Amino acid sequence: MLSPREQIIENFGQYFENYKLPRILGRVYGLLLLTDQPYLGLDQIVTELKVSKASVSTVVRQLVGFMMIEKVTRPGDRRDYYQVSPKAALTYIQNSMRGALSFADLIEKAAKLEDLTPEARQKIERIEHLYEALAKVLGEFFAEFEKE
Amino acid sequence: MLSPREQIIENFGQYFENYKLPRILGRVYGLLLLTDQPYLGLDQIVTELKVSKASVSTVVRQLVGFMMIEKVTRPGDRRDYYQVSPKAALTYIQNSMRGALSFADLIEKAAKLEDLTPEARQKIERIEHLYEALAKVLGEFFAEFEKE
DNA sequence: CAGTTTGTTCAGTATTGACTAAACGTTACG
DNA sequence: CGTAACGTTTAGTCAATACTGAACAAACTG
Repeated sequence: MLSPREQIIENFGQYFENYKLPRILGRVYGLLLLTDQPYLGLDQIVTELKVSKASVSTVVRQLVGFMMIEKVTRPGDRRDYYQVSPKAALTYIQNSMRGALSFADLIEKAAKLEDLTPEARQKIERIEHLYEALAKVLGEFFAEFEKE
Repeated sequence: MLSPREQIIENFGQYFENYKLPRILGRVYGLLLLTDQPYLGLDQIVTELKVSKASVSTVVRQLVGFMMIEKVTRPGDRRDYYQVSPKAALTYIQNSMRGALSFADLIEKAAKLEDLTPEARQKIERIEHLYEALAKVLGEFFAEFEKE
């Protein structure tokens, strides 16, 4: 039986799995979010999540790449530690929104096709405008939040 | 070599593949978006995309489920036709935003954990507020657009 | 320099799931 | 009825990839 905390960590794993990321990646993120400690070392993550060091090593690199967590080092300590930074969450949301908006690029490319019938063109342009409006709203939202 | 149109259809396939959906699903959506015809039958899709009828059958069902396309039937014609409706695009965007926001549910559940240290709690609540604000902005955006 | 600690890389395994061909069920029509 | 047209379901194949154990590289320690 899983503790509530473990269950939620598991849920984080499942969530990210839906977005084509390794389940362990989500679990590591969840663990770092829920931990009492300011940051965790690789071996702590390994024992806590009962996964291989190899997995944590690769997954942690991805998370840093996505700017969802940060690496923390300490003088006189060779080990690497990891934490979710407050800014990380904002970056993550921005990334996922950017992902959704990248659909707009596709639509735009489609709208540039030459041999479209007027009906098809109209259909596509409506979608184009919808995404433009959404991009505008989201842009304003992030501009607002980044100020803080 | 692919024609520009075929290339874009392929790009739609790749896009949806990133979101853990079958590539053929994206290609069918792209085809329906770019077609000259008002709607296409199953066999037309099969020959156009060079895929099996079985694939198109299952994928089209999913697309209808996601409300990204609509089934069209005609009296005296047993065949099923499919089209992307103008509203479909809005629904699709709403769905993908909902997906992103479902992350907020996880955060919320995490915030409800009892044995959190104040630091951890603060970290989580900041993310919670961020998502609340985002949900609000998106809600207003969709309310605006649905009026039209 | 040996030995230890830390993290990465690599090969192998196992699972998942996209896609297909073929069989099937259903409805129309002569 | 028999046959044809249409769509769904199912069993099977193949490719992608998450995860692991083990070998490895690099950095510190006595």
